[in-house]
Amino acid sequence: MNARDTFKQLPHKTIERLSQYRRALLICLDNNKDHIFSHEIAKIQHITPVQVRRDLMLIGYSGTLRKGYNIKELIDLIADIIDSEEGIKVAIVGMGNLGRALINYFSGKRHKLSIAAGFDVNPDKIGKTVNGIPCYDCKTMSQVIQEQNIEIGIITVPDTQSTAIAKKLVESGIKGILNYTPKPVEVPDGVYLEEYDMITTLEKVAFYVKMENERTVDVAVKRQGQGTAASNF
Amino acid sequence: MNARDTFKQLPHKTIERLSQYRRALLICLDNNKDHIFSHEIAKIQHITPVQVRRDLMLIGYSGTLRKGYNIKELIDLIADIIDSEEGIKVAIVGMGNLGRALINYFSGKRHKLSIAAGFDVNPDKIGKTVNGIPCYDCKTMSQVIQEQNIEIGIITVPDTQSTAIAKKLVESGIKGILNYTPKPVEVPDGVYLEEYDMITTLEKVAFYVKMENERTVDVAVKRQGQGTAASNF
DNA sequence: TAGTAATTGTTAATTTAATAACAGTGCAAA
DNA sequence: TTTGCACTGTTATTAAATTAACAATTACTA
Repeated sequence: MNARDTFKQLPHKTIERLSQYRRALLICLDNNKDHIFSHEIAKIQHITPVQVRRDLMLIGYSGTLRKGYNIKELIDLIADIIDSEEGIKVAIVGMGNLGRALINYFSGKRHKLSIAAGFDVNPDKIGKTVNGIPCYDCKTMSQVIQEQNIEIGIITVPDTQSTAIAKKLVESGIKGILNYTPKPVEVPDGVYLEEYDMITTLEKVAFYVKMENERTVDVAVKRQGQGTAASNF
Repeated sequence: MNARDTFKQLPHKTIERLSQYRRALLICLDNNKDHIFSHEIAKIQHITPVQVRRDLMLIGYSGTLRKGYNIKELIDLIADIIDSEEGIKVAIVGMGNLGRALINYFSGKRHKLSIAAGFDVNPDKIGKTVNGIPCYDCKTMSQVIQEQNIEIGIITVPDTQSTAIAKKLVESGIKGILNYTPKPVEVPDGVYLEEYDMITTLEKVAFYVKMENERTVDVAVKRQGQGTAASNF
């Protein structure tokens, strides 16, 4: 089995972390650092140093004892693994606030991943550019995607439209969809789908805040109880 | 152990799914459905029916054989578990595209979770409202958060500011932070932190698209090889 | 009424992910 | 030169999450 096949079997979580390591490493590089220890990376990412070393072991990268990992080398290796050599083009469907936020996030950023087009139905937006990215009419979606060989679509339309947009993206030959609407979409086999729902994330935070609040109250009550009991003596 | 304590020990993933189930269920309710089967929920969420039944088992909800789950009851039970009775207030720090996108996502939505304030440093934004949410000066953050008893902060500022904002939120007494900038922040024990990085998610999609592309090529090469071999006979 | 199909609820098994344990190594200080 | 410390790299263990297996129940059909 060659290196490329090994990478195919990397755990999903490792893939995510590699992307995050790279971002942290690029910042370190900007700060003229040339080596980094596993515990430094770990601190930034809120994980353990062992986790970091294990991930790097999986991709076959070795550091130097007592010196750590060479930042530049590691960045390049991560790029070899997660980036596509030829580059991959991305389209954003829905140039509302979220779509524009994503474009701004990406603009001026490195890597082999570029946002090539935006789509919208609003005539005020069609024909204009956002941060250099042209906005096309949704009606021309298939044509633009095929002509420009765009492989990934990000859905940032109102959730009433998400199903229809996903269908259209698939028909246009898209290979991967990232759906940011709270309504799940369906795709056929062979199209990679990732859904992310901001409301769920916020509700999760709220749940654990609630738990912490109740725990704090419980502890207080318990202390109170103990105190009372103790005062009986 | 009472019911509340049981809920504390629910798997993290189950918490996330409960939030998603609820959203799907609310849509079904709007469509005048009153019961739903585990396989129907599963289909919507791209998971297995067993997973759904297991989650519902964990929260102690029973359906009716051959009739499924009562949608209204289930929605109420999920609300009991994940919502805070008194409600929880949320602040958004950074009223750029992403901050405004989040406000629009939430506005008009149900539940005990409300966005109470936005913050920004831009004088053009301060004093205005977005979808009914007032935007305050970042300088008044601590005061507003304490006065209004806001417990959760969402960070949507440029990533150069994320560290400073997180610090300020913690100092203001916030209990949970949701960081949408690509730069991880630090919080002390007792503050729940959730980080979400859109770039990582997109890079992950790109990775699996790349893998699929390579697989397809491999299969084609293999077929080609087989064909040639066969033609030797 | 007996048989069959569809569905839930639960325990068991498996898979995936994270953590712990520890051997190995090189540098620095005694 | 030796001892101890601070790292890496790897295997072993544990924990979390998912999936499989299957008993139990009900409705429907012949």
